Amino acid sequence: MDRKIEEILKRNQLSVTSGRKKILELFLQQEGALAHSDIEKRAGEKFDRVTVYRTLQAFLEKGLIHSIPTADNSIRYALCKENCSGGHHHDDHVHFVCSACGNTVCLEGVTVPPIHLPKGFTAEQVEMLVSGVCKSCNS
Amino acid sequence: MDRKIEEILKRNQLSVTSGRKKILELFLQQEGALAHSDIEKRAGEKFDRVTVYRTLQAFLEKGLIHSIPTADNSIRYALCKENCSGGHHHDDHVHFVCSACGNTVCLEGVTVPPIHLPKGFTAEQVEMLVSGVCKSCNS
DNA sequence: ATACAAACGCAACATTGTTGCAAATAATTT
DNA sequence: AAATTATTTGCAACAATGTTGCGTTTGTAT
Ligand SMILES: [Mn+2]
Ligand SMILES: [Mn+2]
Ligand SMILES: [Zn+2]
Ligand SMILES: [Zn+2]
Repeated sequence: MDRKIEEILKRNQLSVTSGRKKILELFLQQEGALAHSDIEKRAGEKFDRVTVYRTLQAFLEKGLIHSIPTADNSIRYALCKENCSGGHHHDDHVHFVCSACGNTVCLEGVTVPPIHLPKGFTAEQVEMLVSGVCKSCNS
Repeated sequence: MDRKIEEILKRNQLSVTSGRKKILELFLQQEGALAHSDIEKRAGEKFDRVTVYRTLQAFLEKGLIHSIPTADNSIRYALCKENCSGGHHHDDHVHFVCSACGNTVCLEGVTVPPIHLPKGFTAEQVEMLVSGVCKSCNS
């Protein structure tokens, strides 16, 4: 596990430090997305808030994670499963926020449908965010 | 104009005050969505920050405006064109953020396509956010 | 005009995000 | 392995954003 984490960091040209290892570990353990505040809490008092910000920033830039816009003004982050590197993300999947448990998950299997824009508009990126009740809360 | 504004407020069971009139006026003048900070700036020094928060809250609850999630952690608000009342919003249209001018607009004509979720998930609301270059920035 | 209810401004506070810099740590070279 | 170099970290100080309680002001209804 520790080996795997170091390997991921190196593959993404990130020097391996204890902070980055810890945060990456949280993402690997976690099914679903994490907000900045989640990470701060779960990482314990061990790391400075600023370090968390900078680590997420670095992970984002290297394409290790992607951000998920939410309606409550708190961006969530999730590991990129696909080959997103160098800031070029191509995870065109739908994101789901459960109103019961609050979890946010990537629905890797559900791709964002093509959208037809009015004349004059050109699309660069499309985000689709579905809210509702998740699988485990429904059963 | 002033008459129209008062009429809208009354129709939504909101007592008409100078703050609410001013903020509603901003929304009516503005083509596109406004963030909290936009409103604070454009309303001048006349109104307290707290009042802006509470006014937006009230407008939201009455279904006068709806919120638009963005990727940069700053919710934007736009007038509801359709009949959204009592918090029941049914504006199933796509939102567009221009990466050139920064404007966010409601594409009233473009409806969010139906989405097929995995077994066990039930959808309550679907948000679709497209970023790219808008009409006026493209010409 | 009066009485009642609602909204406002202010203050005080909590949370969230940003920046510069010196010390600590990691990577690279000798 | 030790020294050099590059990067990351924690701290401090700050800015921006959001929340709450409360007395005063303003709007609404009688
Ligand atoms: Mn995702
Ligand atoms: Mn809209
Ligand atoms: Zn759930
Ligand atoms: Zn534009």
